[in-house]
Amino acid sequence: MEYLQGLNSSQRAAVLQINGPVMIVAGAGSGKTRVITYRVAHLIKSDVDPFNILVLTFTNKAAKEMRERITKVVGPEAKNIWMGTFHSVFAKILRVEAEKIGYPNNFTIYDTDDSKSLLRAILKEQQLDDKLYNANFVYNRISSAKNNLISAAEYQKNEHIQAEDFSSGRGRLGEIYQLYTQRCFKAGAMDFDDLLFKTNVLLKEHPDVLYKYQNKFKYLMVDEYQDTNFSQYLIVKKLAAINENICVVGDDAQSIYAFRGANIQNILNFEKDYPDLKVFKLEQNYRSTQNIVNVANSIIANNKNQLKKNVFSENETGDKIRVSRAFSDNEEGKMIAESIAQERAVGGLRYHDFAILYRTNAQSRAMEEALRKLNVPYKIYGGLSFYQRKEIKDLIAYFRLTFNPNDEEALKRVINYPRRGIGDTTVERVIIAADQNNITLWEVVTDAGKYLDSRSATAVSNFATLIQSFQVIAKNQGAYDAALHISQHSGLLKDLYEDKSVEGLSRYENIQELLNGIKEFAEREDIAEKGLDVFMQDVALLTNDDNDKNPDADTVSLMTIHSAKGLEFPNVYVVGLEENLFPSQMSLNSRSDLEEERRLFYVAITRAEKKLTLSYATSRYRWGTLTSCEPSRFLDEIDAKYLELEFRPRQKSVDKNPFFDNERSAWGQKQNDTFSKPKPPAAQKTTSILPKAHVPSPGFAPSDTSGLQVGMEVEHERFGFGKVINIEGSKPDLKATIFFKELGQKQLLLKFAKLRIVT
DNA sequence: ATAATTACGCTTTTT
DNA sequence: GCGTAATTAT
Repeated sequence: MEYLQGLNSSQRAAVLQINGPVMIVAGAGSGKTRVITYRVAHLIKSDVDPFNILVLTFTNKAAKEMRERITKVVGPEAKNIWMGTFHSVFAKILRVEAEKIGYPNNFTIYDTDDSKSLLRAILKEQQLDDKLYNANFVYNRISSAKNNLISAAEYQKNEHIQAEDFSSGRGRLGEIYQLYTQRCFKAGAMDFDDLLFKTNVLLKEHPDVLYKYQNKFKYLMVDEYQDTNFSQYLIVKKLAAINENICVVGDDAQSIYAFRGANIQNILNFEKDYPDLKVFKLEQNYRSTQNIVNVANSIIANNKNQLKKNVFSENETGDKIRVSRAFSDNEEGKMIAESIAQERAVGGLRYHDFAILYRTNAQSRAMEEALRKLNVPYKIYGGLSFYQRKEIKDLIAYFRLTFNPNDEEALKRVINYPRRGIGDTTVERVIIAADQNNITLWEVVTDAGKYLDSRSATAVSNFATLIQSFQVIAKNQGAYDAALHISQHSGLLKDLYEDKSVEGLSRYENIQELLNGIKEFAEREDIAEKGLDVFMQDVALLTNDDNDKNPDADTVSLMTIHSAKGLEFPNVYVVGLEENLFPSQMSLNSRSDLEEERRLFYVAITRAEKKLTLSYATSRYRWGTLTSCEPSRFLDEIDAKYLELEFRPRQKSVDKNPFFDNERSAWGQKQNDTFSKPKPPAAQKTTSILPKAHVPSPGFAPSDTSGLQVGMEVEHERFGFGKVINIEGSKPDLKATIFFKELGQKQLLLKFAKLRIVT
């Protein structure tokens, strides 16, 4: 039981309470993962069979990490725990039970792109206005219906929903939902939401199946419970109904996925479902300095709807939170890139210790450009995952079609890629023929002569023969050999090989990488069945994180705040703190949306261990046009005593500047201030007329600082005049301590600092 | 049937 | 400003 030693009293109490309903409210940085791993370890040490434990997470990464950590405590028995994402665990169960609800066991999983593409096809067939019936909108509508367990039939019967759709002029949404469901069924496909929806159907319609899994999973744990939707909530509730050994872990303050159907009420109301509930609160933050925790608390206190808790830190007080203002998005990037280079050299940190977090992906570009200019290595997380790349999806579509030829989306994707003379009109005719004869596309394709003119029929038949040959290969050969055969004989590898552009080369390499991945899979010793079909089973559920080429590289991390959840960095920059960006414009209509944005800000702040910088720009390019920005309301919500401003908000000399008025808030100018005076846009890039804390002398130019000596007087572009009081370090990383008249002592890296030697 | 051009649309996104 | 999707021209 030595693993109990490293826990504080509330953590230990939560670990030891293994029976009955338990809720662990885990503040940011409070050692949540430790508690979950040790609790599972403790279950096993208390003679619970690992086969009877189910642990549900939201990401593959979380599941993988947790299993590794549990293995360290309990050894190889950890392999037998059912642990994975909601989607992967229930996909696995559905593979076994699918036939009970009329699906084939080898059903395909449609990813979001497949779903939207199918919807686009349906909307086009129905000749609906693609503005009103936008595929994204329709997808979200259907998705949220499924997440709330509303079937297509119920959707059409529900008066409230119908009234809503009709009033927005989208009265046929229910019908589209129905068609979409039918088409998925016909294709033997489930979308992401179906994996949970159909699990609910299965457990509802087949009490024997429910009973079986209730007895299998005697102990349940759910991580990130604040992010569960109704569909997930009900599955968990049903599975736990007999034994009630359920433990949920979460932090309502970090609920940031409501827009995807997560229902924060699931955690807020958990007690109502289980009157005997034992609640444990983990309130000590081990991650961050007191200043950072205090700022986070002061922010989240503005939210009304939350569980009571008092997160505190006993770490050092730490630096104040730095707030910096830039004049444009590019300037913001430059400031941050310079700051990172500076802090790294001065503080002896690695690039690895820094993260730049933003609200929207579009903000990464300005950051990237600035980092590149200073040769700061960086890595962008999120964005397009490996499995979403076109070439990967193309090859996988061939695999999918091989195992499930009814897969309509896969068929449409590759029937004419690489080009084999089957154009849009032919595909159109195939779809019409399938529809008219109420058969699948594949049935038309395999009997093309009956439905198409002879020239198209030949091309289509050749394609059918090709896929059928793949089916034979896949049945008789191992995963790797089959995959290689398909990539060669489909013509895909050749097509990519012939593309000698940079992108073409990287696409070819990506295919090689996928094939390598399949080879690795086929060589694994812990799996008995190694066919390509087995590899394919959860490929749709895989994401980026298993594919990080060198996770140990020393790079600055760039990501959205959403993808930063669960991570931590010594030095964090949260950028773009502007109204309409963060909080997002879309969130300003409702209190609950705004509260979610605030929780997002809370998540951002609590990623930082030692040093936190918040920044905003007074103008930025959005959708290609320059717009001016106001500082975020969230900045006003922070008690000023925790802050250190990297600019002087109100200053007599600056106030005389005609570009300013005296009505400004402490945060800088109100809208249009920067542009109230007509001036050429190009002028934005020069430094002299911009409102800075220090206005450099006319003709300011950085001097060669190689001969800089202690005692010299210098002028800095931004910090003003100062005196060199120390120089240390060796050649390229020479750093000078300078006492600035206005700002006090600062350490600057000479290779970056723009200094003019005055005397 | 394919290449070239124009239009659009755009917050976040664990699966 | 940029990538994708739908149209239009060859």
